[in-house]
Amino acid sequence: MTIRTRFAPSPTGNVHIGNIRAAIYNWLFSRHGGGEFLLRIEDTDLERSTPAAVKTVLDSLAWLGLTYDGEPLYQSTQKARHLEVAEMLLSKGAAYKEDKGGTGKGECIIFKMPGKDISFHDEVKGDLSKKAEDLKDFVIVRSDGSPVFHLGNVVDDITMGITHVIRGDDHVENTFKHMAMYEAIGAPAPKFAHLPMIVNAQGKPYSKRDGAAYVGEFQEKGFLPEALFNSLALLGWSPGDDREVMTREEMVAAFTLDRVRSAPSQLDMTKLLWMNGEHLKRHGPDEIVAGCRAAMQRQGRWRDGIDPAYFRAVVACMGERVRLYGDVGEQAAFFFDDEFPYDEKSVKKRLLKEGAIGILREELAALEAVEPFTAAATDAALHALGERTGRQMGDLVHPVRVAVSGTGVGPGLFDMLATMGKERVVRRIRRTLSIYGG
RNA sequence: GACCCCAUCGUCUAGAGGUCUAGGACACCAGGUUUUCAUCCUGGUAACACGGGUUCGAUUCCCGUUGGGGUCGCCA
Repeated sequence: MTIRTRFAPSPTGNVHIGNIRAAIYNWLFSRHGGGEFLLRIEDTDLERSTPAAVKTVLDSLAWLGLTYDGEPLYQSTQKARHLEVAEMLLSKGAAYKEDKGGTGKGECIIFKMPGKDISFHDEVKGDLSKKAEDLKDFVIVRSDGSPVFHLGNVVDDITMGITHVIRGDDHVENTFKHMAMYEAIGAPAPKFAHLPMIVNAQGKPYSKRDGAAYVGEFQEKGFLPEALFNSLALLGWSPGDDREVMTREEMVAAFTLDRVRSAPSQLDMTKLLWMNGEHLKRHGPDEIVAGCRAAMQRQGRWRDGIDPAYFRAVVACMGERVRLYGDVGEQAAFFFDDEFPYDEKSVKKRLLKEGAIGILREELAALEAVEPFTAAATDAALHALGERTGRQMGDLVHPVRVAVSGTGVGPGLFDMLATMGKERVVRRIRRTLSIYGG
């Protein structure tokens, strides 16, 4: 039997990382086994399941490269089938009608638990069982005639021929109900695997207030999809050796359900950032430039006047300091704006220091004479100035750095100067001198 | 509360009775490289929740305790 898994989100406008991790595991598992990965949109809540919400799901899957087979099945189209099964259950005596709780809203259809203990083998948690007295009958069709989650979920999985249901831990209790339904319907039950939750530092389910919790947020921040994919895959699963930074293909090859842990785990942003940097190293300059530009546009920092060649040079100059696409916009904004702000501490430490302004004037003169304005040439010019005046390089480098960037941290000074070009450097040093030169 | 599940460094994990003086990664600390920061290199700190068993021998198996989580809807 070929493996067939599915991802069955209910579109709410956001795709939670716990949810997408389930999708990743389903995808990895089916691809590893040469099977299929299907998509079902559980859009029965018409209020929330707007086209935009559905698009969010589709976009998140596409961004992460979670390709699905065939067309997505929209659960709302299956209502007749669900009700048909409910009627069948009714006629079999496996379900009954009742005005539950005497609401007066009319009768709903309730599934009757078989009155026996139910157990199943979970592919990650092992054998699970529940006593008959702990299992209660439950509604499968509301009094308004609409099918409830349990009914739709089970019927659709049967319709789609799902062989493995890999889902969140919060569904284990449901699985006992679902097992009973498969039996009553007379369909073979799929295998189940329940994934531990992603929790926060307090051990509670990871939510928006713990940081980015939705796929879209990671995308906006400029994370690489393969880095998020890799990190999420490693949250609860490991290949068994010491590999961590892996490609999609490597993960597909190594993925098995028996290597999935059953204990909840925390998402460590710092490690995610590191992971992102590792994956970034595998990208070519063109991709990185494009990614950084897109991030700057999202940040609202991009301006049409920015010269593409200059932008490219800046990204190259930032080099491995870029761990996130958004870093260029946040840490290298001064490259693009001559009116950059000055960091007070750096100014105090480097420019307002005894003699610093005088040094800066000498440096300006020296730099103006450099031609061509390369990193090596500016380096040589300042070295020469240092030797001539008996000053340490540190005393020469820092004032210039602050004068052209406003901050004390950044790429190597000479690379930075060469990237900016003589004209810009001179202009900036003059501006600084006019502000702090007295 | 009832039922179910979980428990190795701060975090993610390896470990499926002796190979464990418990390995790796991130983070952290120290040193080196460097004009700053980052990178990079070297080294270091740091864990089997507790108590009983089983066994010649338990991180590994069993039971209990403690702690944590999940579920108890005409939500999904």
